[in-house]
Order: sequence, then structure tokens, then C-alpha cells
Amino acid sequence: MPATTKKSASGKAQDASVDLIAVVVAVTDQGPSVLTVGGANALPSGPFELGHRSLQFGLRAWVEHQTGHQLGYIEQLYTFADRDRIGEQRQQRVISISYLALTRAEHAAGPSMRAWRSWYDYFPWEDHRSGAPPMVSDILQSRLLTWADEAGHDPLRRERRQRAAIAFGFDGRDWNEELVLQRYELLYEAALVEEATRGSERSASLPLPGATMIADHRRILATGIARLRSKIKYRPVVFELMPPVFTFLQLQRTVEALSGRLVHKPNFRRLIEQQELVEETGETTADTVGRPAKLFRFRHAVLDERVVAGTKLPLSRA
Amino acid sequence: MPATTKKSASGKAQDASVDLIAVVVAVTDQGPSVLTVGGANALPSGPFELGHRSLQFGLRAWVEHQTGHQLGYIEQLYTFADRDRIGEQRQQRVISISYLALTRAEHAAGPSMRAWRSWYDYFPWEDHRSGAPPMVSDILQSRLLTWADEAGHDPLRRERRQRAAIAFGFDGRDWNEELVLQRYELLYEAALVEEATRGSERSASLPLPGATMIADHRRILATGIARLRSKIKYRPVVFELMPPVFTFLQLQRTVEALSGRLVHKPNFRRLIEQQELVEETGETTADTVGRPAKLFRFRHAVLDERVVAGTKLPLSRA
DNA sequence: CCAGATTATACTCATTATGAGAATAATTGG
DNA sequence: CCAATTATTCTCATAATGAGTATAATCTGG
Repeated sequence: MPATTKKSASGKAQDASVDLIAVVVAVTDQGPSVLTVGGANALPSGPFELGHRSLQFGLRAWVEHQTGHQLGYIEQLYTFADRDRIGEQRQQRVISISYLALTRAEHAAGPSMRAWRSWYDYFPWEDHRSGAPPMVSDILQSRLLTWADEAGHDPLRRERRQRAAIAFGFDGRDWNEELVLQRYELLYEAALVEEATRGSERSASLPLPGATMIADHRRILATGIARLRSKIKYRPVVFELMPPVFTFLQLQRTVEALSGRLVHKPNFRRLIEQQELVEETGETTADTVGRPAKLFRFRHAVLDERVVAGTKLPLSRA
Repeated sequence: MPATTKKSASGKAQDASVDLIAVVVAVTDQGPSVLTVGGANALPSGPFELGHRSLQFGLRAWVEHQTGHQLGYIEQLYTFADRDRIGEQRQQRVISISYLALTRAEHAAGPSMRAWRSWYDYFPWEDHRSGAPPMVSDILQSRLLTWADEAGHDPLRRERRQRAAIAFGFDGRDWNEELVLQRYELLYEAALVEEATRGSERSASLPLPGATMIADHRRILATGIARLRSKIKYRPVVFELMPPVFTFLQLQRTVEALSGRLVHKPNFRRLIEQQELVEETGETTADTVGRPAKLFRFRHAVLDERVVAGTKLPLSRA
């Protein structure tokens, strides 16, 4: 066998248990939602087992088992090694492999425990669809400033302030919706989220608004949201979240729900149209009020025809 | 403990061994290079061990141990589970976690075995700096057509042709330098690379030009190249590969080496300048011929100031 | 059946980004 | 000084983007 598998003289090669964790996203009337278990404080997950044909199959099996939900689109997010578990007999590594899954929030006939929760329940500062949420300037800004000042003097203090300003758009900077993870990490570092002080005796400041999760699940969720917010811009993945037939406005609302920002309606239309991502069904909505909207479906064929982009998010000012 | 860690009734939770694999990239006079071991047919790798503080540390340790090379910038690429190994007593899973690392190809005082190899040795069809390589239209196109025709009739045959055309830019389509992995996978599927027929008794067609690697290392390399080609466009990672001080042309050549395409010199300059990614050192080159070029260094400060893009690759024709 | 109200869809316009090429500048080697 | 060579600066046409306005097709209440 090649050099690849040889063991170093000094090291002890140690087997690890492998955990699969899923960020399952759908967009419902409650907004952008994530599939949770255990009283909405955990993501579906479970160990990778011998019976699983592959990582993806293992993940699908666990999600279905725990939530009754079948997954469609899946992509890998990140792999990390937890710190060694303490309190167990043998030192044992745990490798966690996380995935992002996109689906529609229907057919729910499974076990209990599962629930769709808006991801803004966990990250209330991430929803800028009606402008920056008050809590950003009312709470976060001052708390982060305090944290920066704790750094004493200037090399570090300035740096902390700047990081906060970039991440949260302070001092007249633009809000960048993709920095979900950086923002969470900043709040974690500043001990403004509950999980940051969990294991230690470090004093937790008064908790920030926003639901928490077990272990590092909220961090994984942040990773998933960040990935999705980035990905919708260069790959047509939104359609994984749409029903087979939809109006432009519905599509737009979905993009807005995900990105947490509003987009400019005519420009959004132009963008989708000029890429020929959708085609008319011929039908129109028989809704309540206003001019009826044409119905469209995703042109799956584009995926075969060429390398396609998503939507560049033509943004609006508040 | 939460639902996360409970085991299913039926499954056998099975520990796995974890392998770390590195795609270490530098740009030398030989062009874009990858660090190899074992006679240039393997990537540096080794098991994740108890002594390793984290996945990244484990990776660094292995690369240093096998090649004497210290790593700087690292990012995770992908995690996959090998098929169960056959011929071993117990069924054992192997999880491989691959990383992309960027460095400069200097200080090499380490063990033997290591070597920098141009990545175009492994993927000769990927270098389009002097236009499409002859082998693309001379060899690949006809072989891929043959493979498409093997599919018999039309639903599948058409699809194969189209995939090949998109990936390799046949029929007057544009070459997309980011599709490294898709191209490799297509060639693998068509059994045009040696490793595709390794385990089976399936007849290998005459091998394509291009060096091979053990196991799936060439595939991992393709993943790394693809990631890097994509990433230089939206994050200023090229500078990880540059010496502390450099000219615009050197920077340009590096970008070209990585992307496998030529860029338009004045526009490239404009792009870098307007983003203020570099600053003059005040010095100029004392080279041989022509007007001396100003020397620049990367403005590390930009990373703190704002979210920065890379370079959008202002392309040239041929 | 008409006047708002309401939503959908189509245009227009200014500004910026991008791709391409030409022009000018500073060297070296005769 | 001239030709060759590389660096650097400009110009220009075209495309992409952000923003706003105008028109179209409905419904509701009078």
C-alpha cells in the first residue's frame, strides 16, 4: 500500500465515530424554515453506520427516521472534529459531517418531535427585509462596543470594533447578508450567545434575543444559511424550494426570505427572464385582488444546456 | 443527552478511521504545482491521530512529516467515505477529509520522496493559456463522441454529447475553466482515465496523456483545482502564492497559471488597482530588458477594512 | 359601468462594469 | 539616436446594474 495509509512512528491511530448532521431548509408561510427535532433545539442527526451505503444515504436515513421527511437536494457543508469527549472511558474522537438539504415543507406524516422553525427565531438579527431590525442598533451595537472596549487598548480594541462594524454594517457600512457565520462567531466570541458560556464558569451576559440549540447546532445552522445565501446567487437552487408552479412574486418572496433582504421587483424579473430560467405554464393565478399573475415553472432543461447562474439579487433600499 | 447521539434500533454504529489528504499548491517556474509524495503519484496524507489537536493540525503535521513543508493557508475541500475495504478482517470504514493548502514553493529541506509537479502533468487538457490544447480536439473529442455513441439511442446519447460539449467547450461553446471536476468525472465515466478501470476487468481504452495517481488522489486534485479556480475570483487568495513583493506581471502570470487562461493586461491592472489590493513598495525591478516594473506588496489591511473580492479574470482571446 | 385600489408587467434612463485596443513611457542593446 | 521590449495610462464601445416610471389587468364599492 502507498504512503497514504502508513502510520507515523509516534502517533496512535485512533478510530472515530462519525456523526451526520442536517440543515434541512424549506420556505413556508412562517418564512425560511429549518427542520428541527427535540423541541426545536436540535438539528436532525445521527451516527454513520455500517448499514449506510454512503454518507448521503446515512443522512437521508436519519432525517427520515427522525422527522419522516424525505430529502431531495443535498450538499455537504463542513466536517469538524469535536474536542475529545470527557467523561468517557476511552478517549474517543467524534467527527461531525454536516449537510445542507433543500426541500418543500409538505408531506409531514412522520414521528413527533419534528418541527419547522423560522431560522430567524435563532438569528433574529439576520432578517433585514424591513430594514435593519431594531435590536441591531438597540442591543447588539452597544454590547459589541462594550466587548471591544474590554480589550483595553488600541491594537486589539480597534480591530474588534472594525470586525463588528464590517459584520453588522455599523458606521454607515453596507449590510452583507452573506456574513451569517462571521456575525455568529463574533457574538460567540463576545459571549453574547448562551452557548458561548455553557461549559465554563464564565459569566454569561444577559442572553440575547434568539432561540438556542444544543451543542454547536446553531453554529452549523449559521453555516448552512451562509452557504445558501451565497449559493442562490450563482446557482439556480431556489427552485428546489419552490412548488412545481409559481408566480414571479412567489419566487421573489422566497429569495427575499432566504437572503433576508428585499429585491427590486422589475429587475428581479428581468434577471430571471434573460437567463430563461423559467417558462410560462399558460395559466394565471385566480387569486383575490389585483391583476392576475402568470404562472411559471422552472425550466429544468437549462441545467443541461449550459452552466447557469442563480439570481444576482437586485437589491432595493429598504 | 439529546436525540443527536442516540443510536437507531437496527443500525450498528461503526467506528471509522479518518484520513487527512492535502492538495498543496504553489506556483513555480514549472507553472502551477502540487506537492506530491511517493514518486509523484500520491498526495501527502495520513491518518488523523489522537495526538492531533485538530483536523487542521493533523494535516499540517502529516504534510510536514512527509514533505518537510510548512503550510500557511488551509481550507477544507470535501469529505467522503471510501467504499468498505475488502480483504480486511473486520469491515472498516475509512473517512477521508481533504484540504486545499496554498504556499510558496521555497524552503524545501525535508525528507526525500516529495516533489512539486505541475498540475497540468495530471490534467494536460486543463491548460488553455495558449489556446485549447491540441489533444482536446484531436483526442478527447472523438473519444468522448465514441463513448456517447456507445449509449445506443437517443435519450442517453444526446445527453452524453451535451455534457461533453458543455464541459469541454465543443461545438463552439466557451471553455469554462472552473469545470475541472466535471471534466475529470466525464473522462472517468467514459473510462478514458486509467483509474476508472483499475479494479474491474473492464477493458481500458488506450490511456489518455496525463499522469495518474493512486486511489482517488487525482480526483481530489481536480476538486482542489476547481475550488481554487473558482475562489481566486471572489477572494484575494492569489496573494498566498506570491512572494512578499512582486510586479503586476508576476501576479498576472500566477493568476493565468492557476486559471489556465490568459488575461488582458491593462484590464487586469485596472481591476487590482481599483480594489486597492496592492500598494507600491517604491522599488522597481532591475530586470534585463524593457521598462522597469514597479514592485508591489499585498495590502493585508484590506482584509480588515471590508469584504474583498478577488479578481474577476478579465480574459483575452487566444 | 365607472372610479379607485391593487397587483403585474413593460419601459426608460443614468451609472457602472467589462472587454478590447491604442497610445505613451521608460528601459536596454546596438 | 533607433529599434526592441516591457510597463503603464487612456479611450471607447458595449453590457450589466440599480432605480424609477408607465401601462395593463384585475377586483370592489358605489
